[in-house]
Amino acid sequence: MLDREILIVDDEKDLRTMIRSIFESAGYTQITAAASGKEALAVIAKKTPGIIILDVMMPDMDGFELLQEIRAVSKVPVLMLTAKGEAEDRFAGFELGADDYLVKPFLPKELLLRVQAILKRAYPEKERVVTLNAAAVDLDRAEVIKEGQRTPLTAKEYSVFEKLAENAGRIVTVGVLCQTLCGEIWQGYETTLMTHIRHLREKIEENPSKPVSLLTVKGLGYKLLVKEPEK
Amino acid sequence: MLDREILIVDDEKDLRTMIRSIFESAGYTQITAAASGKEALAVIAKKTPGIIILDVMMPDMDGFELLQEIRAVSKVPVLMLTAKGEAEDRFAGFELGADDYLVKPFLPKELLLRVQAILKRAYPEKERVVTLNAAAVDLDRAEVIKEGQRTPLTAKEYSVFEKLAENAGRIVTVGVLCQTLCGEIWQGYETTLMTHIRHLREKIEENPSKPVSLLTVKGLGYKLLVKEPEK
DNA sequence: GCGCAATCTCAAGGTTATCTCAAGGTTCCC
DNA sequence: GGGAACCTTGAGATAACCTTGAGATTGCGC
Repeated sequence: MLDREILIVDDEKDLRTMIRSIFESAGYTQITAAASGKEALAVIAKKTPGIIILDVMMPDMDGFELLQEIRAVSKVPVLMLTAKGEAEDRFAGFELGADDYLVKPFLPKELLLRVQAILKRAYPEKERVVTLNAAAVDLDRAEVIKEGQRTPLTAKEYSVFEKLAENAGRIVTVGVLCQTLCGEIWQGYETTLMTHIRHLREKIEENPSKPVSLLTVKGLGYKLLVKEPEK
Repeated sequence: MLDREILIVDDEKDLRTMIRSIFESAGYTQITAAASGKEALAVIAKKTPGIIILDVMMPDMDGFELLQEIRAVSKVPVLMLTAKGEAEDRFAGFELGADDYLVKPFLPKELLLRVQAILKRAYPEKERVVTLNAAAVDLDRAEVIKEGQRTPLTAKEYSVFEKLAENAGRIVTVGVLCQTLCGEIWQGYETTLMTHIRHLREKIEENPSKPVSLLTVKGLGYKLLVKEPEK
């Protein structure tokens, strides 16, 4: 959800900056701003934003016109910003296919919540499932599916696995893994990590003593081989 | 949607008849008309219409007054009919809690569309009922049905359950759950959450100490197992 | 406003799955 | 063959969670 591109369309520079910073501080990285309807359409022509935040009041092409133009080519979700009191704007916007509206001035938090709600509705979460050689791991459920059987992962096992899956195919050092488990000072924890690795292997490997997915790289660390690389 | 009752409030007989026929020819069957505010309130007292269409200009009690009276007892959606040019009327109506307005004269089609839009928004198609192992939860009524018995959920229990149901099957972290209860700063609230979880379990589980629907995933959070996935 | 009921919050003691770690075994490389 | 790195197993320690009750708070009806 965080990696969806956000397009902000507003003629006021201050507002653009403000909105951008709201999303930046919430962890969003793909943020584009346009100062006019024309600019916005140009952006849409070459990228496909996940959501568009659109101010109704703009000089060259007002929000409604722009919304119509957008709707002619795309079904991307649109949140409209309306000035206070323009209650009828809400309905005009909805009829043209806006997904939500927000009255200025608004609280940063509110904008964030609404955008997140829209994104969630528009782009239903993909299941985070990692497929391995002998089993599959559902990260959202913290479960391993092996031979039709579901086995839960414990908290530590989950952290270790998550870290390995994040770096699927690459080597993850013992130090990094330990740190995800017990923080900065991890010296002397290697033996415990081993136990967790063992338990993981018992759950995900056909034969935990002859691992084919969660491999040891002697002297360096461990690595996880996945079938379809996690997205 | 077609079976929701429509209440028309207007002092002009011709208009009442016209509006009624608009809906009748669209397939609506439950249509009631009232010629005055008093009559309207009498109707509301014994029935619960799905939507009220309300003319602003009426002799005994104008539309705004009536709207206020209605809002004192009910959240039923209201569409206001205003005469042309009374721009400020719209504003006043919205402040009092009207859901939409329409300027007279209007096209039959337009009235129909707006009413349908309101009904769709106000009464989401599907009944939000979550079926669990030992009980079912009606989110719209905030009730648990277990062994034929209906038990109400409290506000907090409802929030927790709703969040879990939204992510049915997936793990919901303690942090997320606490945030839905008390906002950003939730540290130190975990113990209270536990109590709510306990109470929920007492309502939805066969044996609250051996939960099968609302499971705890130690170190990660909780998850809810539903029978028919929601949606 | 006031009192009552329902709900929420929090603490204390109990329970248990999970984590940790040690001790002995295995593999691999020099 | 010897050492180093890693594996395997089990058992005790522990942190996380459960359960209950009682006080605080909220909200509702009079």
